[in-house]
Amino acid sequence: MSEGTSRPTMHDVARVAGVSHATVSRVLNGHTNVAPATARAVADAIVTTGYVPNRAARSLRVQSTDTVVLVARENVNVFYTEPTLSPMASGANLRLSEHGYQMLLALVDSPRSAERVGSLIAGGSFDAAILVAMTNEDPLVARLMTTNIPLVTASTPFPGSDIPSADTDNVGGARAITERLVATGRSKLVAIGGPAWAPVTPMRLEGFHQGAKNAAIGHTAVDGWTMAAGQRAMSELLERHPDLDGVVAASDLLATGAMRVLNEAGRRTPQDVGVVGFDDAPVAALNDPPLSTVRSDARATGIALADMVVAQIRGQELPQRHVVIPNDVVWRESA
Amino acid sequence: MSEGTSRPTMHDVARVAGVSHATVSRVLNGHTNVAPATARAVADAIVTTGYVPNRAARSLRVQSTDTVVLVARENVNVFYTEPTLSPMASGANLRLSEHGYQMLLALVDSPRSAERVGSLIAGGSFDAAILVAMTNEDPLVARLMTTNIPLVTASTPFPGSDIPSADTDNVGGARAITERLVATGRSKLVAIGGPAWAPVTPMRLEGFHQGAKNAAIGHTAVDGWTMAAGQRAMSELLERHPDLDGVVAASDLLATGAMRVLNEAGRRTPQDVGVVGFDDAPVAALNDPPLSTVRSDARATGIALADMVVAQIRGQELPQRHVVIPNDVVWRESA
DNA sequence: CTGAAAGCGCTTACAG
DNA sequence: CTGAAAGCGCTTACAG
Repeated sequence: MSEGTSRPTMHDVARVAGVSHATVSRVLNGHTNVAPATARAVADAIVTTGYVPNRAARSLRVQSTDTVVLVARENVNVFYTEPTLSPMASGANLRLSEHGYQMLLALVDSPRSAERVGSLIAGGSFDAAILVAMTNEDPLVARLMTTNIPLVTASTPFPGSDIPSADTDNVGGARAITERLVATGRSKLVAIGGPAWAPVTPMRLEGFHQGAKNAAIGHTAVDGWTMAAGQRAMSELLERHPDLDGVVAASDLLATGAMRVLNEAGRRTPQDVGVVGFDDAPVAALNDPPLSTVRSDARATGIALADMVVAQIRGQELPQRHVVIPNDVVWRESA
Repeated sequence: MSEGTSRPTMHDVARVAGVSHATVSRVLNGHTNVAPATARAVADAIVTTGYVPNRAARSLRVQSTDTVVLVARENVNVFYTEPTLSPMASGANLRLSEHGYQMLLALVDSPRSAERVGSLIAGGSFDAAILVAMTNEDPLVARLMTTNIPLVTASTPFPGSDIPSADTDNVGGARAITERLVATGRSKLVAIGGPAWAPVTPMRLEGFHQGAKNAAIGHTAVDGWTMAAGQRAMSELLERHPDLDGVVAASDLLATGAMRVLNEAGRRTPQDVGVVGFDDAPVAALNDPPLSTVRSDARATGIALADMVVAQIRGQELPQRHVVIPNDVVWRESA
């Protein structure tokens, strides 16, 4: 069929069907006012030529791509250290698909790729962008805000910016699980916060303090969402507060690291120290003992983000500019 | 600056700089034969207008997008149940970026999205596609093979197809770790293979048999890369072969499930039964006891895939059409 | 060194 | 119901 080289265009289809290319375009786009016989001839010609519409040409003409990009800062194991990213992407992909859009995930791993992704977005390669796991002061976010393509974010990258957002209830979730920990009789609680650059860090810490009240005896930050960071934080906290009896970690992997250190230090979980995490990542249930945590419904967050972004593309008013997704405490054996 | 609506085009820049839009295009594309003063005027005009080139227009003209798509079949926790996907994407992204391409990840979660992704690719939205975690008989792969955009795959989706590929040494890795298990004195080995639809399944099983020889007493397949599947498989195997003393699982998560069941059945690891996995996923080291496994360098695989796809885009001859990435046995405490 | 012109492959008023 | 024409925003020979 093909010459091994250039693909067939609308003109080729038109020639085979014996009509003008405008007519081919009409049947392709499902216009009603086309004679049935003509439509059939065109459909046949499309099959015999193996024609597929050129996306760039269509985009240039209609000024849209039917595509939404999800942008995330990446490191080698993003999807492991940021356990919410995978279900969030999955949820967004699902809902976007239902609305007729294809989601494309862009991983930003260097200033150069930030530059490239920024040019793609600003250059109209996507109809909208969902921003995830970005830092508080990401230059890419700043650049995108100067453009007028629809933006939406998981959490709030720029405090005070008006980018619509959806996020799990960080404050409420941290408060609820901390209260539960207090209710089990723990009275000397420490918190392992997330990295300072993560927008959720202050929120989860705030929830911790709301729930712990006087039982809070200290907290520390980490430099990343890794188990090693959780281990370092726990060692430090243990040294500063040898009498602690409860740990509230800002993520399950941090909590896992904390339990390791506690165990090596001879403190049993949950007998001597109660430990709780956040996210209900797959690793939570695998822990020994299984980790009590906050089940944040990242998939629901992804779905909400997709709905918000689609509404913006369509120029609709958003019912809420900042959606908070409720979550539940999952109480297992670690506390 | 902007009217809140349409973005500036090359003509706007040209007007501000007092030149023709052809000249703007020349400085934008770094052509040498442009007068320094002209170049400066254009650069200034670009800044003051906030101009960003329209990607669709450029793509239509130059017939390329500087973009490569990585396509993966998805389920809610792909990145957890397929632990190689994340580092593989990371490696591909890194190398593609060095070559000047942006990687975009497309998650296929339904026939509809397969259709959509197929149309995007066939419609020229990307310069090439990397196929990952596809089943042996994916209709999307079949469709893409009829197109002539460069394709590359992690593992071989169509046995006998000539899509270039890169993959970890599945046979060799499984053989090596099985031999090691035998060397520790185990003589009644069973294997938990992967899902039947996964291309790696027969390879890892083959390696198991090569390494186990007469020590192989049975094996079973699973229906997915999940811990639950590993648990079911282990229960079945334990019933059929109560005297087994070694388990070779096709992935770390399957091995984790197997250890759970063994533990519940009163068989200690490694004292009574030695267990080994594959991939060296993050979960491997977290296990209790830490899991012996094969460290498959998924990042290196991603880098190789990127190199191969770029070579094809450039029309270069591939040094090898099927690259095998070596891996190492990581011996920990589970066997 | 620079401009006018053609054309990449589509869609969509505008006539008829 | 259908065709001829314009134009989306670029790049690149072709002249000069």
